[in-house]
Order: sequence, then structure tokens, then C-alpha cells
Amino acid sequence: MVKDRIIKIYDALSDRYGPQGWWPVIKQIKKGEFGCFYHKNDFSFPKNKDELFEICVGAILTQNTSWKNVEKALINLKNAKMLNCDSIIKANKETIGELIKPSGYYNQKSERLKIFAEWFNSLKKDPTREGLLTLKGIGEETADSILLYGFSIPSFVVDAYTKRILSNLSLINENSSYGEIQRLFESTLPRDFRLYQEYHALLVEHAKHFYMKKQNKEDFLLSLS
DNA sequence: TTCCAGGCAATAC
DNA sequence: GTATTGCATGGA
Repeated sequence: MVKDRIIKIYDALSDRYGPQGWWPVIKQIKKGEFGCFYHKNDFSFPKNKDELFEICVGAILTQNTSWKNVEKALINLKNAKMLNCDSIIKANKETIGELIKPSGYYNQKSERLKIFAEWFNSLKKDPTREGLLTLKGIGEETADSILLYGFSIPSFVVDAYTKRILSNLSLINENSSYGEIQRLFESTLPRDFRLYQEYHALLVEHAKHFYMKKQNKEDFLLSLS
């Protein structure tokens, strides 16, 4: 049964990789120097509103972009004292674009950050998925990441890795929709944001270890024939 | 040099 | 409704 395997896969990944501590947050290493860190076994993040905003910014910047590049962009913003909602609202797109350049698509992303900041600023209570999805630049995965890691609301995040792993294990069809995959997890697992956070992070970790880049994979297969 | 990365919106059919 | 394309940088 598929649902049993969803549980067993979590246990196996958890045994293999241990606690993940997502979402990584910026921390001061020493005076004037910042780094990005995970926080294993600590689910008390985000600690404040700026940190919450930072997680949302990271979720937008990491769209189709490696996290390493996003870190550079986040640290640029932090050094410029602009990793907060007010600063993003006040700054012009060109200024933001220059700082987030390492994360790619900087013209689109700087506009999307400004749209998001306006919305974030007028937020009175916890957001809904539907509300987030009305924003230009926020699709399903980004909305779920913001809900799950920013607001600690159990909304399972489905990304390209999740799809690839489940498809490889024949647990889903190649062309299953986002919603179908999300429902598979959400109808199987206890509704606990900590579990959802760890599970998604573990899938990404496993994919990074196990799945090789296309070219390397082909070379690997060729070497066996 | 080519390919890829923790997607999304606009456009085309 | 589903398929394709543009967006951009840095690392392997």
C-alpha cells in the first residue's frame, strides 16, 4: 500500500540523514559577517517578524535556483540592512535587483519581492494558501514553503525532487499534479508542521546525494554497459 | 562549453 | 486544460 510506504520512506530517510533543521536562516558570525545556518532539532523558528520575512524572501529567491546562490543574495541584502519588509517597500527595483543578482532572474524577483513586501506589510493574521496564490510570483510550492516554514502551518511542500523520487519509486505517475502528490502526503501523515518540515527537507537532502546530474548519470550508465 | 538548480507567468495550441 | 518558452546567475 502506497501510504505505508510513505511512512516507511520517512523512517528510512530519517535514519539515514538525521535531523535537517530547515529553513536555514542568516546568523551573524562575527562583527559585520553573516552566514546561513540550519537549526537541527529546533522548531522555534522564525524567532521574530524579520526572520519570518527573511524566510519568505528565501522562498521566492530559490525558485529554480540553487540555494548557494540564494545565500549570496540574502547576505547581500543583510549587509545592506535591507533584509526586512520596510526596506524592500522603500527601495527601488534597481537597488534590490543589484543586491539579489547572484540568485538569478533578478528583474522578475525584485519586482516580486516588492509585491510580496506590500502584501506582508498589510497582513493582519496568518495568511491562507489562496491569499498567497493571488500574488504575482507566488505559485503553489512557494506558497506552501512560506506557510510551512514561515508560519508553521502544516502545508506539505512538493518540489521537483519530491516528484522525481516518488516517480522513481513508482508511488506516483510521472504526470501527477502538484495537488495529487500533496494530498498523498497530507492524507497519510499526522498533521504536524514539524514532520512536514523534516520530511520535505529529507527528500531534498536525499535527492542531492542520490540523483546525479543528467550528464553524469548517462556516463555512469554507459560505464556499466 | 554545456547543463543544471529547493518555479512561475505569459503565451500558444 | 496542457505544452512551451523566457527569465539569469554561479558552480560542476
